[in-house]
Amino acid sequence: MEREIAVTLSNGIRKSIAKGTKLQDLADEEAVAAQVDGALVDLSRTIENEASISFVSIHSKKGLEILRHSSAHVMAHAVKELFPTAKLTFGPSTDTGFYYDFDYERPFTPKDLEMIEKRMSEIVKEDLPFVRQEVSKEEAIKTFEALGERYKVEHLEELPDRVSIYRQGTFMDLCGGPHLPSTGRIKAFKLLSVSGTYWRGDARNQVLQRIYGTAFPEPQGLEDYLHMLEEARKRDHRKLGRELDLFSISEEAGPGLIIYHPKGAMLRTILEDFERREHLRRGYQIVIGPQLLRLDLWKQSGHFENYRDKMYFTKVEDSEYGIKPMNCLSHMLIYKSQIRSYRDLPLRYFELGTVHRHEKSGELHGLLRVRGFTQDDAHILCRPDQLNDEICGILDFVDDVMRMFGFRYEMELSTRPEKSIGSDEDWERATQALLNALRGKGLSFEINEGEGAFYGPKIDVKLKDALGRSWQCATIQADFAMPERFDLTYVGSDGQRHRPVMLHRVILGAMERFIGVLIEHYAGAFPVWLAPVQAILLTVTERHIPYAEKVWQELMQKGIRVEKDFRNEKLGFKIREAQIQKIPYMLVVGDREEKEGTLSPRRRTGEAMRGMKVEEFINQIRSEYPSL
RNA sequence: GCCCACGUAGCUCAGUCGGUGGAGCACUUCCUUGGUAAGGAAGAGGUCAUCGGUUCAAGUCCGAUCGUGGGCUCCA
Repeated sequence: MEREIAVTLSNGIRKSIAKGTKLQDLADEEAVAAQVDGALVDLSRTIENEASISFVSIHSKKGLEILRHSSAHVMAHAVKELFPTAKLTFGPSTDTGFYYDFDYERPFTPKDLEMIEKRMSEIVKEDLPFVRQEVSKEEAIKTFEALGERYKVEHLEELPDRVSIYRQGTFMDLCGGPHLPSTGRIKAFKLLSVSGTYWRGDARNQVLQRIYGTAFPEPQGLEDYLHMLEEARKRDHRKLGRELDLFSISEEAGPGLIIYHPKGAMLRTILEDFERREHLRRGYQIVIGPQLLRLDLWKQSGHFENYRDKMYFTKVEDSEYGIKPMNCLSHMLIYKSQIRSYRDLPLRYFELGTVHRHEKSGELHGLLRVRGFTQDDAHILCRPDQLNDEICGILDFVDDVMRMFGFRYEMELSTRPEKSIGSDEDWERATQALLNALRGKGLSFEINEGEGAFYGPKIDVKLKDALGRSWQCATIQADFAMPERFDLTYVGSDGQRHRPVMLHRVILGAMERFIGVLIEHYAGAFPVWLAPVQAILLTVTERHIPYAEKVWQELMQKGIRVEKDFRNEKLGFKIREAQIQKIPYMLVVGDREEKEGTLSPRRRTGEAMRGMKVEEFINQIRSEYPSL
């Protein structure tokens, strides 16, 4: 007999409905799934008991995940039909789309992708319902064994006794769900690429073929995403780095090693000058350590034990040395060079420290992942009671700098990894210190279990560039272990020796990576204060060269980074070239300017300005410098 | 490091069935002296990544090595 039950909807309204009502019948058009008493379920579920219900919109983060996960199922469906011997493994959604890994005898080709995509469209058009079925584990194992899906069977062995299977048409997959009501809800999707991967991500396992795709609730979303990819390709720092003549990576010199050309070196110098100034303003002291330190020291620090794979070693007159992968050692030696009083602390040592790490060849990527890089590194040695203030100071520093470059950012707290040094108690204290600072400042963050450095937990700052992609740059690491290992002490007000705490931190991170991110963020059109070339002088004809030469000298003497293009070419041609070089100001010099003693600036935005005196132009440029 | 793809002039890219390698841009010279995104002409430029193999003959087919790209894994 039918019975009424009371449910609470997400808008707080209580409603009386018939027992056994399908969620589908309560949902609006945008809903793709529901949360019933917090549990995510399909819309095909019925309601049997009093519950609080909210619907998951296809436009929400969760809804988008469901759409994409269902798209992965549709892709697997198409693949199984076209390539019946392919074996299913996993197919989750990702931040930007979805993928599915298959075990197949050969890699999929772009042509295969086209075919799969076409078949997917048909499956979508057929509007097949996703049907959920709960079965016992034994039954599921039998089913998938019969289909020869050995990866599914392997996975099943780790699952609880009741599992769910989803079907659409003839396709079935082991899956927790939930899924869209039907395949027809997939309005826009595209397959993007294929690549190799391994069963369970382990290189010792079977090689799998991964197909990547993406899906959106509306065609416009897909179009925007593809447009973003195209934009990202145009902004690729490797492409712009060559076009703007900033840097190169030479096969002869070695992979992962950056060669800065004059403009790239200028850009880096500007950033480094900025960094020195800002650190001095904040009570840091600049220090410089050597590239090579004796192996014994790396053994003492634990680097040899925990970081050896990434280090380079060399021998000098029978002594073993390690090339530094981090800057902390010499900073600790500086600390140890005298007896420290509690009154001396905190000590903040800053170094633009160049380090070398052996990154695996497949991990290298332009400026973003290299083998030799320079960190804006600092080590702060302080008393335990100063720790919170110091961490907060760094968080403020990060915020100031990121704001200035126009980056938004997110934070993550990483905790103790398996391979690590130090006592449990110290790890607890260090982690707590970072947590307290984050909470004290009311900052939001996520937690990454087991992702910390080997000597301490860390706060990582992931900045988001103009295209919404995130990059790890700044990091703050609390370390009780190194001071212990090196027996760092200070004399307290009680006359006793005490152990200081060490903070490792970087703000921009690595200059190489940060410059790579900057190039993409600004699409190569750097703001005036950062632009390696701020202005270029363009003569209208050859007879203006003597005057232009005088102006050039003056601008250069006044510290403007100015180039000249006095070639025998038409003005339009020179403007075009300067434009492509993304130089902020083009300074036109012809009869008029010569007579008036001026120059006529044109911004790279296309805006032409009236004749200006040199002084006036310099003030114009200076007015565009940011203040911090 | 692993999987797959790729490597032709400084750059972007053609090069068919194995039969003595091309274009555009850039560069050099000449003509042109032109006011806000490409004036014209001529010239020069290559160990087809490297090494080896198959073949009468290899940019082209095969193998190895190096490098690059997309992923995996890892990270500043």
